[in-house]
Amino acid sequence: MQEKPAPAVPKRRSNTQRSEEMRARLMAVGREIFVEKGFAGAGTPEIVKRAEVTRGALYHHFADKTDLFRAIVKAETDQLREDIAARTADVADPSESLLVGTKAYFASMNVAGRCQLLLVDGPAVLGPSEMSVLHEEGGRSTLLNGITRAQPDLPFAEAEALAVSLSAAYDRAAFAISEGEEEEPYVKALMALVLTAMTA
Amino acid sequence: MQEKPAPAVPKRRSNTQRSEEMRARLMAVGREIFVEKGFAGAGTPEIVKRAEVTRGALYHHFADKTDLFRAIVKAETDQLREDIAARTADVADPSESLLVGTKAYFASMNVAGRCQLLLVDGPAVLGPSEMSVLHEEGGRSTLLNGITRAQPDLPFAEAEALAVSLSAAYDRAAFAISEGEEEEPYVKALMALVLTAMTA
DNA sequence: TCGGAAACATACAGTCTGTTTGTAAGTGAA
DNA sequence: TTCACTTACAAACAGACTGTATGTTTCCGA
Repeated sequence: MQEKPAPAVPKRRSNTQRSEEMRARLMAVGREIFVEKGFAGAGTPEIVKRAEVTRGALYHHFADKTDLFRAIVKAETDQLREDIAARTADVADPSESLLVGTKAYFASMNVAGRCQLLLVDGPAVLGPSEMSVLHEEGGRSTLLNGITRAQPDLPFAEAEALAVSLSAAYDRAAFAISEGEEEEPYVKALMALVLTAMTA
Repeated sequence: MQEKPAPAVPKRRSNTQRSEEMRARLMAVGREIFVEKGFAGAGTPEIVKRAEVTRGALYHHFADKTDLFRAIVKAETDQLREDIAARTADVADPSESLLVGTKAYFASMNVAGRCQLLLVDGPAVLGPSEMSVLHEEGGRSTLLNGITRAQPDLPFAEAEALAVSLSAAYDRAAFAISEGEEEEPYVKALMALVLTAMTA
């Protein structure tokens, strides 16, 4: 017989509380292992083992392994948006805001494992289209907004092409920084490129 | 002794010929199915079934499923390089060469399934670092070369940051085009961005 | 407090991967 | 040509994982 230590969490919980706690736990552990081993290398047996529950719990709260991954990715993109919004909220000057936003993006994407989840595994597992909806790469719509405002005469298709291409540049830069590259050159490079898009 | 009519495929083949034919077949069928269903969704039983051989043949020629995928990706990047080299070979003027190279890149990446293999599944399966070695995104080194030549005073780190970021923009543009987007706006956008990197 | 529903646990069936073992086909020297 | 050896492939096997079906416990509302 195993001795049961008094649980820090009260033994009697409401159903919604139980569910939320379980989901949070599975997502936290899932994130760890997905980052460690990638989506394919992460097995549900290991996930539930480290979370100290059974696969039954997992498949009760998530349709399948992909669904768990999707929830984790969504939480990650939400956090990313929050981080950037918080940092840029009190910046009035537009060009200053652009710089601050760029740095905020790099900083938030620098959270351990985030680049792998959002830029490597995400597109492969969920597909680029769903991923693009969730991730809204590099503030694509923000970029598009700035471009069309700065250059009202630019054909929309070209403005969109610029925004899409630039957003990819942002993502790739964020990835490089998260891999240990110096941030400063990338900030300068991206600012130069964005400035072109806005003025040229 | 009965005389046997020569079969279209000679029944008696040398070992090297047997091997090459088998590898080529497995890679061709593998490419099909990897593109259809992605790396994870493609099972080795289906691959060998469509190739009309057994899994024994597959595992004789390739270490594992990932190794087959790697060989396919490598063939794809080789073809990509060839395509671009062929198209840009007889263009002397540097700025003209840049435009031709850009279009050639988009054209070659537009081959069915190539973007998925090189930009979506490749990084997830082989990892971004190995993939970066194989793919050499968007002619990264070519870009870096052009930038450092055009702006000798630019700090190297910044030139590299520009090249890396721009190469990502190229890839993302190629992907958009392969998904049916108009090519022209992307050509214009990329040329504008590259020009910035060269002159700004 | 009691019947039902939600939250979980356990057991099972099917598929896939990589390895091992067995067989046929090619090769090179005598 | 033959015979030992190697290469190319086939068939069978073991382990792991995924998703589902079924059983048990915990909560909740009447």
